[in-house]
Amino acid sequence: MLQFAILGFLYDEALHGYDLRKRIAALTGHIRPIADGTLYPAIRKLADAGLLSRELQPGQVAAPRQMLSLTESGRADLLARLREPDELFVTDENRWFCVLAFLRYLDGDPEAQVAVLRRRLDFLTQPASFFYDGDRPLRAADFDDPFRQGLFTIATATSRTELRWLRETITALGG
Amino acid sequence: MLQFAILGFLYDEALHGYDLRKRIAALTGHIRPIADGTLYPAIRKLADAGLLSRELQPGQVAAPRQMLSLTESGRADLLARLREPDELFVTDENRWFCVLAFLRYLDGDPEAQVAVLRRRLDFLTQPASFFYDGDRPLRAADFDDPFRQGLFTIATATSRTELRWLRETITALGG
DNA sequence: CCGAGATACCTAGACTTCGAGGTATCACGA
DNA sequence: TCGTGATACCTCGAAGTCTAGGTATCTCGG
Repeated sequence: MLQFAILGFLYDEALHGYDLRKRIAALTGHIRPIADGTLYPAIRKLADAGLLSRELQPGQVAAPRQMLSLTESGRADLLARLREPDELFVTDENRWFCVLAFLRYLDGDPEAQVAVLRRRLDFLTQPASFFYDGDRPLRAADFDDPFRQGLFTIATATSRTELRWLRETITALGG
Repeated sequence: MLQFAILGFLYDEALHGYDLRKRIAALTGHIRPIADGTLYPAIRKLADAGLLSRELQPGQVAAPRQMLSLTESGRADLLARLREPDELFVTDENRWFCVLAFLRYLDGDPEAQVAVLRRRLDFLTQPASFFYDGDRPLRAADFDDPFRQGLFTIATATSRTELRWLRETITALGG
């Protein structure tokens, strides 16, 4: 998953690890920044496999960096993964859905249920940069290719549906 | 995640491992059955922690089973997790979205792009038992509590949005 | 010039899950 | 009665990620 994302982000441009980390964090609306201890070993692994090359640069802004760029085989690997993403259809680990599946067991305590829904609402309404370009709300048309447009459309629709349901349900439960 | 799901499924009724496996598989439309080598160690761990008890039964259908039931502390643990699901808000690993984010890089080969979308379409349109009770399509009203109703509503809306987008885009790309 | 903060990279141990194997029980048909 | 298939549980090694630490560089304000 992470290695796939790293290859994807490097396809267009060379980046160093810290930038890559910011890209990945921005993708998820800065909600789930990947940990250093996860990212750098993944980079090293890709480098060891010959999929990307590292070039040490003297520090311009701060500490010296390693510019990362895809090798030819890294490029080929990404394209191959895009062509045959069999395993990528499967995993969709949505822990919040797991909470919803069992939240009825707090039935003696509707206030606790409402509190959980309210925290979810707060979480979803904090500005997620996936939906914004700075302060400007994004639209599907802001993306150049139909695939990111679809991604945006699906994510937006899901978010809207959940927000509407959350607000209705919080009201219905007397919150 | 898995341990959470196990506790949730056992809250209402005692089950043995094999049934639990089927419940979890059914939840995901039999698309992602949990592996034995994942499930049984998780059960053992919960048992060691005193959250569930195991009672050996002689084999009625086949091999002898261990009936699993929540202990009082298992019950308390689930309710506590439901009350404070902080970490549960975060992880949402959607590998398919990762594919969509980068699928534009197959731009020299629209047929390969369409093939990927078509496989996704096949995957989404195979009967997922999460949306069906046997052959009968489920509705939100089939669930007793608002939380599973919401889960169903959100999942359905997401699925519908994606299906519409997939069909439109496959057509637009000349597939 | 000195400390704080941002930048940049790294290690180590733990946890969860996966996959590929193994063993044993029972029912049922050929 | 003998195999096959479904049921039921288990072990082990590999892989990916997380958390919690650590080190070093550079800028900038006081």
